[in-house]
Amino acid sequence: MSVTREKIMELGEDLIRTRGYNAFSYQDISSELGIKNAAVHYYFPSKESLGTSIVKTNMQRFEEMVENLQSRNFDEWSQLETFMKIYVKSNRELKLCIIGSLGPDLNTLNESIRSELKKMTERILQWLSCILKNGLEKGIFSFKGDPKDRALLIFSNMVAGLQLARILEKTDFKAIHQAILDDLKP
Amino acid sequence: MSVTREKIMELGEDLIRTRGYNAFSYQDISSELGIKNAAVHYYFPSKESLGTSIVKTNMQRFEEMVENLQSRNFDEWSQLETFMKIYVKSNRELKLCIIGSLGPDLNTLNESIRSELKKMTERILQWLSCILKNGLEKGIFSFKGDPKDRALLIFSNMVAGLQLARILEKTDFKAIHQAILDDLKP
DNA sequence: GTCTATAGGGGGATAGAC
DNA sequence: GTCTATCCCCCTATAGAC
Repeated sequence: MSVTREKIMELGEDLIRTRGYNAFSYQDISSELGIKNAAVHYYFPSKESLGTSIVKTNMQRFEEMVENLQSRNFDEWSQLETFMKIYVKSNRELKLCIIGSLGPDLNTLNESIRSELKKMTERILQWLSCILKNGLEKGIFSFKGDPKDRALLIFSNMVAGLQLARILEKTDFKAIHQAILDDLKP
Repeated sequence: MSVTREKIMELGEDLIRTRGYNAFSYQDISSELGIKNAAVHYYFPSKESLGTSIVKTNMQRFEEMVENLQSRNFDEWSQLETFMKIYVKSNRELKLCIIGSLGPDLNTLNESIRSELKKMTERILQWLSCILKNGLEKGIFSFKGDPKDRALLIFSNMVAGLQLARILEKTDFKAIHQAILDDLKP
């Protein structure tokens, strides 16, 4: 795998998460990397192909995290905390998550990006539901209602938590982070 | 106040909430209204001025709702439900809220839009905290932790709830809506 | 108020040389 | 792989006529 290709994807992801999909250009990437616009097109013929690759890579990273957590036999608390740490880090870096960045642009995205975005969102919610369900059955967690609904609530806290913290110019994501955990305590 | 001006603002708001700030143009508005690009510039010299006016109007609508609720002496449950109905309606129309639409574009917005967006976000959270605090003291609501943190959690549920429902192609905002209310029940 | 016309810039993308 | 050069389109914005 080419180093330039990886740098383009990394930079593209940063730009999406800080400025938004429709606000960044191939020029932003090429000038930052000290190459020309055409060189970026060599690796990613279209912006759509770049966007799709970025979302796919994000989903792969998520799957790797999940596998890692399972192989180490982490309990549900630790699994949830590990996942939430990703968002704490994003908040520190003043970046949104991919889903919260691309979601508002949904109606302007090509079908391939849309489809990957939906797949990733479903996958995260499915995993989160599962963690919550298992934790509830073991008595590790306590909450009202269906695990699926709870997963949606918690995930929306993380997604919009990053957006609101950035608007408010606060790194008070810890308030959300801590409140979610406190709510789940038996 | 000019009718054309009002139509421009209405259409601009729709475009922001369905396609995003950086994805709509004066042409989108002028062609829809059957006028020319230059006519839109007559009312709003710059896109920044249009965006700022739209956010200000949104905040005014919110203030009117708050005053209306207070003058009718609605209890905290009814006040919260009225507020949440705005989001249920947005979800039905497949639109995001202004804050969830503009938030991800924050770093590309001019200072005047940014400042209005921050003001509006702070105002909503302040109002929501107040409702929650009063409801808690009266025993109408029940929740753990600080009312301010709870307001941030609930508001982020609404903001990202709209985004996620649209990605998932579901109108399952009702799950979030109901779960929030159930959580607050004593 | 709305128009025509246009300035001036940036965007995504491609052909073909090296 | 990376370059130069270029196409063609859309964007925001303005001048000046009606």
